Amino acid sequence: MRLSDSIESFIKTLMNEDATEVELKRNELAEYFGCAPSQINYVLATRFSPDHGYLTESRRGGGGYIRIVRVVQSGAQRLMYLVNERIGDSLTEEETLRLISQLKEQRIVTADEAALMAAALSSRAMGVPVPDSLKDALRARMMKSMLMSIAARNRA
Amino acid sequence: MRLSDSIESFIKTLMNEDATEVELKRNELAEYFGCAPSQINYVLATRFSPDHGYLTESRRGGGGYIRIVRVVQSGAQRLMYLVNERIGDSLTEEETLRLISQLKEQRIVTADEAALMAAALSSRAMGVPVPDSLKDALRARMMKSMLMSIAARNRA
DNA sequence: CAGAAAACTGACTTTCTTTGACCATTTAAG
DNA sequence: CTTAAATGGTCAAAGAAAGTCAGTTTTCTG
Repeated sequence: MRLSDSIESFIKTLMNEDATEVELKRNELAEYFGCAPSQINYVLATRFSPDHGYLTESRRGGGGYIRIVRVVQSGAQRLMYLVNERIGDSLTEEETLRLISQLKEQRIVTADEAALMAAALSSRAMGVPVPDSLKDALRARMMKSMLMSIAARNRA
Repeated sequence: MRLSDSIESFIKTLMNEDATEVELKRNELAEYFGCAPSQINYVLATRFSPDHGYLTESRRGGGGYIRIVRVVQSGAQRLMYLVNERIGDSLTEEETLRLISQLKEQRIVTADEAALMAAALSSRAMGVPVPDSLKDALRARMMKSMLMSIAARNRA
């Protein structure tokens, strides 16, 4: 297993159940995992970003710390944010898959729905001679369309 | 025997019996068979494509992997195959909607899934300057891709 | 056998991870 | 107040896989 994955799950374990917040010392954690301290920042950036539903604060100097807060947000809120702000008028395949997997992880969509969306928007499915820029525009539109459909279902 | 065939059966052996999923390292496998790593991609593309009933995911970088998932065949899925035959390489919006509603009526897909598919493929979602013929080709591909995903649903 | 299709390879690309050197901020001592 | 110590942050570069694609070789087929 990758170091980053280990650190990620370690942090998530610390935060599990009720706690929505965890505080840690970058250097201690790095020492514990025997890695460069900056590795911790990498994990934060790639697994605990706002897109992943987390916020982080920190302080330097003596008694410094890193605090990670899991943002609780209703599914509908999250979906609306994605539709109205996050997704503009272009989405690459990578972005699309990342977003979908985040929605799944946050249990806003089911695994089946996630798979369905990914299937629709994968470049394999779109393997038709259209320039990438148009594919990205199409993806953005379809993604929003599907997310709104899901939002509507949740309300029902 | 051809190399590709050997690799194919090797992978299928790994996946035999109960396992519907196998994870491997491209470079290791290539080394084992004494071939170029890209040969593995060739085998995946020609023998483990969605058309063949498999889905693949992968990650690059340290600790990278390739995962192959076999889509389990069951009653509803055989229907999917029929449907796949019927959908050629072009689908108008009307045909699409008709198909979706048939699938829903036959309870092959849920209402939610039907809505999701319709949302993805509606002309509104696809309202991007692409000629209709291409849109229809895209629809066909995406529809098949989504149906494939639904067929894969409920896998262990 | 000739042409087409399939198999194969290698060079190049892209993505993800890990590290280290250097920078910035905060607190504690002098 | 000044300076040193203690933290955390940034960024670029190296390393570790996997992906792509054009071109070559092999195999099939009429």
